[in-house]
Parts: sequence; C-alpha cells; structure tokens
Amino acid sequence: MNLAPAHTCGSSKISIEEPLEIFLRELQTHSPLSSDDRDAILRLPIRLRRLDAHSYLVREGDIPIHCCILVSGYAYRQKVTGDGSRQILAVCIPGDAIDFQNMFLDISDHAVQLLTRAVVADIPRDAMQELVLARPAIGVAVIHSTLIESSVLREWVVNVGRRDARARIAHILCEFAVRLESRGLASPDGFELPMTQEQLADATSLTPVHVNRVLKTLQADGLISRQRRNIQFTDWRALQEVADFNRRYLHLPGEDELAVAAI
Amino acid sequence: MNLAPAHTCGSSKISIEEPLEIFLRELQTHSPLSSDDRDAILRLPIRLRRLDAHSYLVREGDIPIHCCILVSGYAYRQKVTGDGSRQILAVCIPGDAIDFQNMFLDISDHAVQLLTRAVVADIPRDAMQELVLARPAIGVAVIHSTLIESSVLREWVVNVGRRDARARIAHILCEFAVRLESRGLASPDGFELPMTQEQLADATSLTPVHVNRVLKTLQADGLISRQRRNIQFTDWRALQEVADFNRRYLHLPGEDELAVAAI
DNA sequence: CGTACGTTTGATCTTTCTCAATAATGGTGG
DNA sequence: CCACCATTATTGAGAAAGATCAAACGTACG
Repeated sequence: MNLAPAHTCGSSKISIEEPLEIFLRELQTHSPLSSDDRDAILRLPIRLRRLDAHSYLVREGDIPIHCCILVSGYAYRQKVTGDGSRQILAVCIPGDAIDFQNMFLDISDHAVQLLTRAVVADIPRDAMQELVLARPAIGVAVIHSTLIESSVLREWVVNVGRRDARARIAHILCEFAVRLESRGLASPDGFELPMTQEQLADATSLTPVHVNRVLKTLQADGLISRQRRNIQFTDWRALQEVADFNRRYLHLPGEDELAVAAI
Repeated sequence: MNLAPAHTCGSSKISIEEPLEIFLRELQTHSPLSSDDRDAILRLPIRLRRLDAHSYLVREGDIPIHCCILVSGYAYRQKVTGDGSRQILAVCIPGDAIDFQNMFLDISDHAVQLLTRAVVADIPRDAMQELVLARPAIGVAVIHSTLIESSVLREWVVNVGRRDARARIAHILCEFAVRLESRGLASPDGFELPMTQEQLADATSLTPVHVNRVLKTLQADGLISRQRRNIQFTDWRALQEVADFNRRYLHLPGEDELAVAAI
C-alpha cells in the first residue's frame, strides 16, 4: 500500500498525494526520521474517507478508535459552553493529524468538524500506538507535533485574552497565511480563507457583526483587500505589526530570527 | 537513589519527598509503567534548586538545557504581548514537569515564572531525551502529560473567550480546587490560592479591579467565602454551575461520569 | 513604625455586543 | 438558463460588560 498511485479527489479537482506521504512529510518538517521509521509509517494501514463539509470527525465524549489524517480540506476543533456559545480552538489544514489527542487519552474533550468537504485517512488506533511503542523516534515526532499544537494554543489564549478585536483578526489572518504557505497551500500575498465570518468570530471570540466591521477597517486602512473569502495582503508588514504577530510560536523550520542562548 | 529519605525544605517547613518519586507518581496517574521503566526514571540524574518567588524558570526565547520538575511551590506560564499586557497560560503545581515543551522544541515560546518560593529538580535535557528514546512507554507517558496540558489549554481558550467574568473566575477556582485535591494538596472544601488578584486577572484576561468585584459577588451570593487568599467553597455545587465546570477536560483518573462510546 | 504591595471602592468611559433589518451570493430544482 | 431559497455579509442604533482612572484602605515585612 505504501506505493499506491496518487488519488484524485472527485469533483473538487484537488489532486491527492498518497495520504501517508503527506503525513510523513509533515512529521519530517520538525523531526528527522530514519529510513526504517519512514517505511514503517508508509506501511500503516489506512482507510480513506471522503466527507462533506460540516461532518464531524470527532464529537466531544467520543472514544475514537482511529487516528485520522486530514488529506485535503480544512477542519476545526471546537468546544461549546453550557449556554451554547461556541469556541473554535484550532484550524486543521491538510497534513495535520487530527487525533493524537484522542489516540492516547480515550475520551475526547472536544469536537472536530469539517470546514469544507475533505478527504481523511483513518489509521487504526492500535496500529498507531504500536508504531509509537516500537519506534521511539516516531514517538518523539508525535511529541513534537503535539507540542507545536500546544504552542499555537498558547498563542490563541493570548490572542483571545489580551488583544483587541483588530489585532485578533489580523493575527489569525497572519497565522493562516504563514501556516498555509509553509505547506505550499498559499502564496505569500494572499489566500482563500476557508471560513465564514461567523466561524472567524468563533475563533477570535467576537461576534460576526464585529468581525465584519473589523475586516472593513483593515481593508479601509489598506492592510488587506478582499473579495468575499479571498484575502490579499496589501501591506503584509503593517498587518503583522497590527497583529502583534511573530511566527516563532509556530515552530516552523527556517527563518529563526534570533535565538538567545540560555544558560 | 530511588529510596533516599525525604528531604525537608529549610525555612518553608514543607517536607519534600524524593523529587523523582513525585514526578513518577504524576506520570503514573495517567500512564502505567513497568518496574523497569519506574527504575529508569528514579535513576535520572537531578540537581535540586531552591528558588525565590518571581524567579524565572524559563524565559521566552531561551534554549533550555534541562527539564525541570516542580517539587514544591507554584509557578505559571506566561506570555507578554507587544503592548506589554500579560497573559497567564497555565499554573503549574508540585509534581508538574515544566519543560517538556522546551525539551523537544529548542526555543521556548513562553516564559515560566514562580508564583511562590519553590524547590525544583533539574533533569538534563539529554538524559531525558535518551530516556524517552530508550523506553517507549515513558515516551507515551510524556505524550499523555503533554496532551493533558493541551486539553487544559483548550479549556482556557474557552474560558477566556466565551465565558463572562463571573464564570471565568468561578471556573479557574474550580479547576484549581480539583487539580490540587487530585494531588492531595487541598481539601475538598477550600484551598489557599497562591496568586494575587492581579495574577488572577492575567489568568482570566480581566482587570484586577474587575476580579475583585467578581470575587465579592461570588462571596455575597454565598458561593465562596474567603479571608485574604484563602478560599472556602460554601456551595461547591452552585459554584460549578456558575463556572460551567466539568472536570472531564482535566483527564484525571476516576469519576468518569458517562463515557459515550464512539463508532 | 513606615514603606511597599495588595485590596477595595467609586465614577466615568469604551469596546464590543445585541437586536434588527437589508443586501449579496451561491446553490438548486424546474 | 432562470427564479427561488438559504446562507452569508453588511449596516445602523442602542445597551452593557468590563476597562480605565483615581484614591483610600489594609496588611505584612524589613
């Protein structure tokens, strides 16, 4: 199965690479793996599923039995409070493993829902766990992945907690742009935002109305231009400034500005 | 070294158990370990340090060279925005490993500062990494720890993003109480809050003034009583209600209300 | 015993929310 | 291909939670 030909995603016209290779490539951006480790990953048993937008990949309270990799399309993690308001906690992009969280912790503490139609690859929980136990380097790669996600989550706490609406929106736009570009999914000057303004509101803890007003002012100030969901950065430098954005927390390779050595 | 006698923490009168046993016990609350694994952990080389309140354990941008375990005392993770406001991201309690994040990711994306005077045990980064590579079960335990921290972080995003001030404060009090009690550090009816109202404000993304007012209303409504930093729960059930608190996200053992099985 | 830090209180101001209505847009069936 | 419908986006007016500013009061500690 490791050398199966690339698939094509029916109507959406996105060509899909071998799913496990996408996953492997993501791991290797932060964790070096031996050729044995790579082969072991490519030999994992998978099942491909094609799902519609809004499908749930995991629900809160589930006990997932497979770890799923997002092959194409977008998804988001969410939690709902007692009074029904929703908070989006992370946006998953192609290549992301959705379920390390649930893979090792049994009961899912949050839900994952698709933003767009998508193709996902399910890896059985047992196979994944055995792999990690048999190959410590892959375990370390998984640790890396989860720690990077934690880092992003910490930045989200800051974003939602301590920045005003304008900075919040600017920040999430910067984050998207950099993450997408790092996987070759967007150009440096703009991208197609896969979410509605309401979803953007749930990700930034604002109301859709206010998101709309802020987007307008960002546009009026010449920082972005947009036609519907397509965002173009007309002043990338200034946008980062407004956003208080520094890509370090994404722990992407390269472009490490200055690394202050510790004692 | 694994059966060394308990230490005593000089002036602070807190008796300190063998540091590595505290660490081991924390890991074992969520991850079963073989006796070989346990021995390997207890054989880790450590250096004990006694530090004053407000000391930094890690600074943003550091490249830490050891993984530090909080043996006694409290600490918090924090980030500071461009305009100087601070967000507290997590509170660390005795038994917590502070630096898994930085252990595997090189540059620290946030700072860790002590809330109180504390005793910490430093484990050299290399020793810890080798241990994880040599003993996959310990790797899995580390994954568990980091995933639980992620889960708590997600709940913090929700708390700060989607709950009003009253619920936020109530929630953080509930979280503390349950976490402290799970390590035998607090009684079910109250505890000594190790933070000032200003720090509480930075953890809940409020202002100190507003934290004060909310605490007063919680007291006036008979949910808590307090003398200075000591909080007593006079109506634990109602407080959880106000907080929209459900301990599931803490992934503590036992008391799993209902586990809905997934497909 | 005074100094610094933390807590408490009051008055006012601002950001963001809420409610409400209208205008685009894209998808669907005929 | 076109009309219709359900989303999504946009705009306005008023309300509210929480911030800000300012000051007084406690309390612990050197």
